Formats: sequence, C-alpha cells, structure tokens
Amino acid sequence: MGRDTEGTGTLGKAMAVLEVVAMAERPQRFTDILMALRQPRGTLHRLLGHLVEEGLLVQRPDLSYEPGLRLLKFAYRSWSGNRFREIAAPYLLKLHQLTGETVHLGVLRETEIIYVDKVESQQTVRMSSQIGKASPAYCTGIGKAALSVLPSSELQRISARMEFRPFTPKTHRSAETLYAEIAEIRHDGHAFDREEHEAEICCVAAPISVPDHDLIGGISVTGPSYRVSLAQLTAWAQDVRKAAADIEEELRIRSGPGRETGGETPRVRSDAQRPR
Amino acid sequence: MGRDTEGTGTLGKAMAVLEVVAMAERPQRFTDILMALRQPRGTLHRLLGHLVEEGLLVQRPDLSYEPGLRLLKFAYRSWSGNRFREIAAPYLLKLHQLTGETVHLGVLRETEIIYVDKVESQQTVRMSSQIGKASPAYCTGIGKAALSVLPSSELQRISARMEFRPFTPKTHRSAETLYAEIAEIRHDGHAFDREEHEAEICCVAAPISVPDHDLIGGISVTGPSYRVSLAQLTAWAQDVRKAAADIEEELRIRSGPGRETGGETPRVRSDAQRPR
DNA sequence: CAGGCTTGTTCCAGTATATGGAACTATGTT
DNA sequence: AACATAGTTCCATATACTGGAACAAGCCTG
Repeated sequence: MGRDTEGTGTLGKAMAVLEVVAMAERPQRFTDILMALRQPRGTLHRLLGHLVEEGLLVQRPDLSYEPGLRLLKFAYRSWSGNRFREIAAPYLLKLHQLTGETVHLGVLRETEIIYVDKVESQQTVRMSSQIGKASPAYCTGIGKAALSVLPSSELQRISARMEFRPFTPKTHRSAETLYAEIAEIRHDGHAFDREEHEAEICCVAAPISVPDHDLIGGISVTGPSYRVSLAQLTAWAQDVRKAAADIEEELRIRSGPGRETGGETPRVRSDAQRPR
Repeated sequence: MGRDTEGTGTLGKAMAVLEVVAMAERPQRFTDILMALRQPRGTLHRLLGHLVEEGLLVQRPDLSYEPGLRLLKFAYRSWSGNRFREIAAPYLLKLHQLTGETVHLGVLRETEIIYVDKVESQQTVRMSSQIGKASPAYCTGIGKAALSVLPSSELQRISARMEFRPFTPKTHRSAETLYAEIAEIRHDGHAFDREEHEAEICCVAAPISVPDHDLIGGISVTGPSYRVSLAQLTAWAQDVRKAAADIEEELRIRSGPGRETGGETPRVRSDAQRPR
C-alpha cells in the first residue's frame, strides 16, 4: 500500500472530509466521518473545526455537519466563467432542437463525470436539476466516451480506482467488460448508456478532448427507453459526434492563439511544466 | 496587526487563494496571486500545486489559474440539500406571484450576502443567473436587513472589515451612515436598496434569523426603478416581512423537534459547543 | 543581441504546525 | 448504577509547511 501518497498534505485531508460530507445523503456526524476516513480522532476533530470556521462546512444544532454556502460562492465563479461551458452552449441547444431530448455536457474528473451544463425541454427546472452532479464514469455515456480517449496508462490508473457498483442489471461489474466496450467505443467514436446507470434511461455520447487544457469530457443526448430506441440513438450518434468535434475545434482555436474570453498572451513553454 | 490570527492554518491560506482566483474577473497568474496575498513565493507555489492536484484550481496553458470543477461538485450538494432553500422556495414563489418582480433569497456570510435562490419572470435563465453570487452586505437590501438583526458586537466586527466601495452615487461610503440606516431598519423591520449597488435597481428586503443554525439572511423583491417606485416597494414591505417571518418560523419548527429532511434526533447540549 | 527585467520554479535548513494516542466529559442505554 | 457511545481536550513528537535565496526561462529595450 501507500502507493499514491496523497501529495497534498493537510489540504488533501480536508478535501477528503468535504467529499464525504458532500456526497452523503444526510448530514454526517463526527463518528460517521471518522469511520469513513479512518483518521485519528484528534486530527479529524481539529480539521472539522477549521472547515467550519472557513465556512466550507456548517455544524447543525445536533452537531452533525453539512456543506457550507461558501462552496456555492466558489462554484458560482467556477461555473459562470467556464469557457468550456460557454463555447459548448450553442451546440447543446442545437442538439436539443434536433432531437427534442435532454442534452448534457460533462467533464471527466478521476473516476467521475461532473455535469457542467444541460438543456432540456421543460425549462421549469432551476439551478438546472443536476449541474454539478457527479456520476460514475463507467456507467454513463459521457463517462465511457471520455474514458475511451484516455491514454491506456491513464485508463488503467483510473479504472483501478473504480468500484463497479451495480446500479441496474446492465451495469458493468468489472473492468474487463468495460475495457471490451471501450474498445468498441474507440472504433465507433461514440458511446451508449443502455440503462446502465438508471433503469429506463439511455443515451448516446461522444467524447471531447483538449489536451492543452487537460480537459476530457463529452456531450450526450438522453431519453427514456420507451420513447427513444437504440436505433434512434444510433441515428443521432453522428450528430452528437459532429457537435463534439465542433466544440473541440472551437476550444482549440479560441484557447491557443485566441484572445476573447480571457485569452491572454499564451506564454507556452517548451513543455507544460506545472507545479508538482 | 495580527489580531485575528487566521486559526485555520494551511487550510485558511488555501481558501484565501481560492478566494482570490474565484473572485477575479480573469484567470490569475502566479504573480497576481502573489501580490494579492503577499505570501512567500515558495509557499504559494507549493500551495497552488496542491490546489491544482486537488482539482480546486485548474492551470491553463498560459500558466494562469482558474477555479476547478470540483468546486461545482461540492456546491451541488450544498445547494440541492439545503433546507433553508427548500423551506423558503414556496414563499419566494408566492411573493413573486404577488409582485410580479424578481425575488431573492440570500444568506449572510461575513461581509457578504450569498444568493441561494431566486425566482424571476422569464425562467429562461439557467443555473439561475446568480445563484451562488456574492455581493457586499452594506449595499444590498438583504445585506442591510441581515446586518440589522446582528448583535451589535457582531455588527461591529463585521463592518470593520468592509471596504465601502462606491458602486453608485448612492452607495454608503462609511460605517457611520450605514449604522444610521441600520437603526431605521431595526425599527421598521425591513430594508431598502435605493440603487446603492446597481444603478436603476432597487429592492425591499426583510431579515430571516435562526440562531440555532447560525443562520442569518433574508429575502427581497427587486425591480428596476422605472417600473417600481419607492412607494410601491413600501407597500410590498409588509408582505416581504410576513414571508420572512413565515420562513423563519417554519425553519424553527422543522429543525428543532422535527424529523423531516434529515431531522435527526436533536442532541442539544447545555450550550452549543463546537470545535474551536 | 547583450544586458537587464519580469515571471515562474526549485532547493533546503529551520521550525511552526499538524499529528494521533490516550485520557476525559457528557449523553444515552441496559 | 454501571456500561456504552459520542464528542472533546491534551500534549510530546515528527512531519510537513515555511520562506529566503538561487536558478531558469521568456521578454523587453536600447
């Protein structure tokens, strides 16, 4: 063990706590977090105190913890200033008009897909139902599409961390079957979700990859099985691929030499050397 | 100096970095952050590396930094599971139907109001335009309303940190004039924003305070000056106050003995003793 | 195109700060 | 009343953060 020595010290631990609290359905008590993280009591206690003081967590009267609002503030800028989202938006809309179904934009982060934007019919939904929601990559269309464009070493590393929880009867249960499907996806250029995450829900997705930005994600068209057949999804596949390719290209253009939305003189070095 | 010794150590510094990057209009470069925080180069460099590794920041090809998506993921739960928002939602809607104008729900955090929800006419807006947005408390309706229910020691502490940036000709420029208005607000039970933050925009607001949750915020009805007169706002004031009072009461009921949305057995102690 | 300037990266000794085991207090259970 | 459970505090120790200073690399400017 001790292979990947969380190089981020205190910060890493703090984020691990946030992760536990934010991903839990209900407010977490001290002991819940303690057991989830297996940190020493003293350490965790101090850490929680700090997180509360920083406004990242809030402690309720019954002493349990839930995510604090400061996170919302941070996320606002993270979302509203996101160029990926801005650039993709019109293409999402176009896809929605073409298909009449819900369109998602998502980004791969470790083993998860984080949904960044969404276009759906009934615009009654606010904070668009699941912007910011994270779903496992191995059982979602965008997730598998994104995985398919990963260098195989990365795919290896990431899939090693997956849990393969069986959400439906059709969910992948091991890396092996996932790899097999990813091989297909690499060939086809698009991925399906055949009710693997939620029953009665399926989608087609295509990957978007911009190495310069370390950005890997994708877009998808999603619908209920009773209305959207696999044949229908297959028919849409090329449109989805086209949209993905267009977004990818525009991102490349508008980031490299570009100015525009915070273009800034690109002082590219011989090789990307980030803090390590 | 050195009065309030940021008790949160490493975490505090990391959040200060996030704050700088998230609040800046454009991506921040190393030196920008360096000057904003006046931390030693080595320290900051390592910290940025950690933040990137954790996905809280993203480094662009030109080496500048912008907020990472992981923040969006955290915020999703922070918002979707927020009881304050859930409970207030129907009252916001009612106020909107009554007035026809935009209704906001906000929470006070230090010197800022963070907007948590919003109801407006044209529901075309997604991620509702400014959910998660933070505005200064001293020049917004909800902000001043919230400040008015603070114990005066707290008001003192918080207002000492304010910057009193003059957004419009009518913005408060010092704590003195603000205090004077707050005295009025305490008496009336509601606050106005008379084009103090944005020209041509005004609002009425009422405070919401639930000490058990350390929750102080408010709701407001906002409109453009050409359509909404001060007299009109004054007429709405009692409705806003009523809504605020109703929300406050429901929060008290549903949190104390309540079960419901993660009610949990309230193990209230002799005195609230949080980690310090 | 050489010299100065700005920006970002790396190194390392010193020490402040986080660590974590263990004892303690408070609350609820048998 | 004794036990069990949940949360809080304490403190010697060492790890991980600190921050000055040197280094590397792009960028002017004369």
